[in-house]
Amino acid sequence: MKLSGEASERAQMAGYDFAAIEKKWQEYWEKNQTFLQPNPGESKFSDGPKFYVLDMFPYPSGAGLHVGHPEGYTATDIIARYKRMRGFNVLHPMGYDAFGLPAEQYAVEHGVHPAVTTQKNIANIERQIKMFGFSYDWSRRVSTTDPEYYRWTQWIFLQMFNSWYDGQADAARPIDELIEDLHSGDLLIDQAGNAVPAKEGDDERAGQSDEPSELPPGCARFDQLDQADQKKLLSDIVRRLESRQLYLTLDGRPVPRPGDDVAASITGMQGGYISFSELSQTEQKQAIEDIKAMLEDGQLVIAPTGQFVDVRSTGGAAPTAMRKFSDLAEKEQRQIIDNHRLAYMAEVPVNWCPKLGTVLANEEVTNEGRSDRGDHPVFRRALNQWMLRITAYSERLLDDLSLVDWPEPIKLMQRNWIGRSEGAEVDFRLADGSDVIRVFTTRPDTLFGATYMVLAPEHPLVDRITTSEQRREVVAYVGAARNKSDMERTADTKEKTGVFTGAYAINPVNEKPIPIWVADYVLTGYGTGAIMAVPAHDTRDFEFANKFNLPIIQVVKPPDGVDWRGFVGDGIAVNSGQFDGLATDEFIRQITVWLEERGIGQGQVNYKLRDWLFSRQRYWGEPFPIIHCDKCGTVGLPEKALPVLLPEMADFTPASSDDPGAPPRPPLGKAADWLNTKCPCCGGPAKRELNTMPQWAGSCWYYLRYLDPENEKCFCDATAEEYWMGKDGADLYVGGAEHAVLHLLYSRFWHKVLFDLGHVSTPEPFGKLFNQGMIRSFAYRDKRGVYIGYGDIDFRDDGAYHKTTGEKLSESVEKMSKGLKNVVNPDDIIAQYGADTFRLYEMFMGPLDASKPWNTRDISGVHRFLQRVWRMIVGDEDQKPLLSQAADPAVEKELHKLIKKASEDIEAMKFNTAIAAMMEFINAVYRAGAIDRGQAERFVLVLGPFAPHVAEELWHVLGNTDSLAYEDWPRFNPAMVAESAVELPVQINGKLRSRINVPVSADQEEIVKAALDDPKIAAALEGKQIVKKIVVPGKMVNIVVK
RNA sequence: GCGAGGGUGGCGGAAUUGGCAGACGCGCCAGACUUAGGAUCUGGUCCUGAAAGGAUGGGGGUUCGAGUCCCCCCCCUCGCACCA
Repeated sequence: MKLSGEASERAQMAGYDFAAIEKKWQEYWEKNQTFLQPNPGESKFSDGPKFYVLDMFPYPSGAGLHVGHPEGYTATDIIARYKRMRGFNVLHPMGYDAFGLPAEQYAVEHGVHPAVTTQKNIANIERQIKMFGFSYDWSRRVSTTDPEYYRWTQWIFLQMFNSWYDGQADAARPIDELIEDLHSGDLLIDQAGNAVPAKEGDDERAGQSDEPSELPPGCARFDQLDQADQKKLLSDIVRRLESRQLYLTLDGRPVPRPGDDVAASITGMQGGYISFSELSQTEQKQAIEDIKAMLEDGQLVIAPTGQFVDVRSTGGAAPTAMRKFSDLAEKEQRQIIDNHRLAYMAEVPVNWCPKLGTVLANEEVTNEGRSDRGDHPVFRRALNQWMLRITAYSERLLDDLSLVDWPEPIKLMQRNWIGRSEGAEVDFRLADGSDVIRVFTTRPDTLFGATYMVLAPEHPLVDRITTSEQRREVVAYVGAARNKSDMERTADTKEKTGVFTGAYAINPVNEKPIPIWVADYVLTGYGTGAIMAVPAHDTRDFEFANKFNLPIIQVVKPPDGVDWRGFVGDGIAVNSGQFDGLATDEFIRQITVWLEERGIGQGQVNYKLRDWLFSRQRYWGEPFPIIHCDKCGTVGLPEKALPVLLPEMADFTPASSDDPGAPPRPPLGKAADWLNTKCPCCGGPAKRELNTMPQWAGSCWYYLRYLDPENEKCFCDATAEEYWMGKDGADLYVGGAEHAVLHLLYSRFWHKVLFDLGHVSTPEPFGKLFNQGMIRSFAYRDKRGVYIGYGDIDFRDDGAYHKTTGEKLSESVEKMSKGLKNVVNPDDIIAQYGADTFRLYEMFMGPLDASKPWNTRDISGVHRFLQRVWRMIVGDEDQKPLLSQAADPAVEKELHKLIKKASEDIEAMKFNTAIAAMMEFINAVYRAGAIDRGQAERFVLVLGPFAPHVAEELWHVLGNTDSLAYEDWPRFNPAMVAESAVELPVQINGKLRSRINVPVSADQEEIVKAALDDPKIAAALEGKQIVKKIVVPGKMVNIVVK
């Protein structure tokens, strides 16, 4: 056997020295910039198809990587390396999502600046990532905490601040265009403060003040009251304004307002409300004067309950009064515009954690209603916060799921999260005629079965309609509900609670009075915060009615044999007047029209999705590019003022408190030099926004910055964006399913905003998504249930035993966590076996999308495989290489089969079976005892994406001088793969009896003849009658006998 | 409770459209080479058995033929959780 000089020299050396090989090739790749991928237009760029393969952005935690992270990274790296060999330009970047609460909390606790901690963590995680030999283009690395990165995060925020959602165009548009349309009169302002297209006849109405209409039945005019009652009423109104039971509309009318943002946005009111307490003292005085005037001129009248009633909103008819924008005061104009922005401020109920001094996202709050970090109590509280109008995109976020190739469960989770439901809104008059209750229902066909109504405890009508006899009970119930967190309210889901208000409403389909209750099983945030209860056909209403002895009337006839009580499915209408006999879906169609004709209801679509609470009272996040000016209001900074840098601070600790009512004091408030600035509009003194953005912000668009990370003029150059994003966005996005909803939904939302505004060219960011499964590991417990670390365990024959006590331990598969003492550190594994073995093991464990247990004991299998590969080509002290001059035809055939299988499996992300095929090939070579150089080279190329270091080394041993990274992927010859003869199983009545060898070309008759001639078959058929002969070509023969 | 996914040897897992169940690896057994073997190479390894049989969570069905399709039940994982 003859080998090249280098190879024979190596053949003398000891075995597979992975540590040296891996160090050598990682240095080679870095020095030669092997994986630098130029952009179109750059000098070294060569034309070709593109492939953008993306990993989910890691958060550089202090704990570093665990063995779960590199699973996805290895998969994408195999794909990236494979696609390069297939001639693609491959974009394969990595970066860090480095803002966020953990780094800041650590920094606070240890007295180090979060930037320092973050830097250290990034250095560590990057060291770890580089150990695996991934082929990232490190020149594209980004970090969200880098001012040159967050400058563009701020820029995108400004894009949202400076645009609004145009329902007509069904797209975001620049806010300037809204202002233009408002000034020109193409858009008018409706009563809720929404900009709506002007229609025929609006012009006459617009700008007119409403004539005080006739007194509603039972009501009195203000001037009919005596002075004492007048005074009492006025002070009562003021009290309710101050306690936020009442708000002011933009034109100064006092209105009750549903408890939060959602009700407002869902019922079509875009938050056009002013909280009385936010007005200055003079403004408050003026507001009270205005209300007094409205009372005096009869716009507000007095209902029998003693409450005031706005005659304009009585009767439930949709308000039609339109106003011209140009008629409004400047302040009101500004408010209307601000309330249309995609990024807007609103007072919303939030998770407030006084100990951490910040609001928290729902996912940062545990099921027990405590903070994820630090386990501090969290309270529900209304605060004025930045919001992003993701709800405007509900329908598109839903529809465009059809454009992407994502796992069906992820799409389903997104659909559920958006939570679209179709139904109708129906108005129920109060029995005293003083107002209406609007409800949302998906089953308007069950209206005849509505025997009572329920208001959420926060519903604004509760206070107004409660009778004096019931007041004490209702006040107590509402108070108790308010003090409970959402968690507590839903925790005891078994028992329904509620109280009767004493008031009645009229069921509009049959004019029957039905009682109105208050109960916390009705949520403020969904629909209108009020329901019609149909106990016969709704499980919750059924439970409630049973508990409180409310009437239950059947209106749907279920299929035969099914009890109608509590039947929630579709059926045939009964007890429903003229609608009797209709099937559910037809009934819904007809009654919706019926309701619309009478002006008491209309078809309506509801979403569970809420607008995105976008501010945090923390230091370690992106500052908002926003200035607050007394004169000009909330002002977005001009682009040239970006980035707004985080101020250097000695004390970035947020104000911590045990008092849930204490005002939020964001840490940025302590940076006096920084927060006082000049208004970019008027040049007067102004203050900066003190909140920072939440952690999700930076990760919403990082995949775009990778495309052009150094660009100083733009978040991303259009040419680069168009080339890399192509038609469908990123070609492959791999990450854990824990980001199924939030990250992926938020990114899609930002992307769509950028798309609407013309900054990106695809409607969706991630064309294909793949979720890797979770890697868990074995955890061991002793009798007491105490977890025992691997170091204290003696593993022998039949189980795990405690090293010192000798006690047998129980084994279970768990998520890796410190507490369970089952964390496996990749550094240790790599030190012992090398990165190539690690990569191979993670891919060999099972299907990429399955969750599977880590078992260090199993690693030796793949490690042995690499040693066999090494010895096959290089040999070691004990064994000569199998490399020979003569090609073995059997090996050649196996090689073609391997190339075919590996190619198909990589494309399908079935890496475990691709590796199994490589093992089979090596086993075949050892059996044959020889492999020639050409065969060895092709094998090494196939191995390359999986175990790149050893593959590169062997590539060199075989006499090549360049990296194999851009070598052509080997091809297979289909003729070589095809077998000339096949062994077919022969069954009798489906039971395997024998096997026959036939040529592939054999036809059915020949196959049957061969089967019948087989001695075992012939014997088995003796005395039987053949009924049927079944031949599946290439698969099997089955003979059916009697 | 609702929705989704899954249950195959001692273990991780293979198995186009229904077509030889258990590829590949771990572990285990045997042999070879060895001063040695926790190295390496080769062979064996679902269960029971003499043969015949029996096996893919349990039960039923469709089919010449079912891990795969249909119905019922049990268990596990994930998501949502009073969403009207």
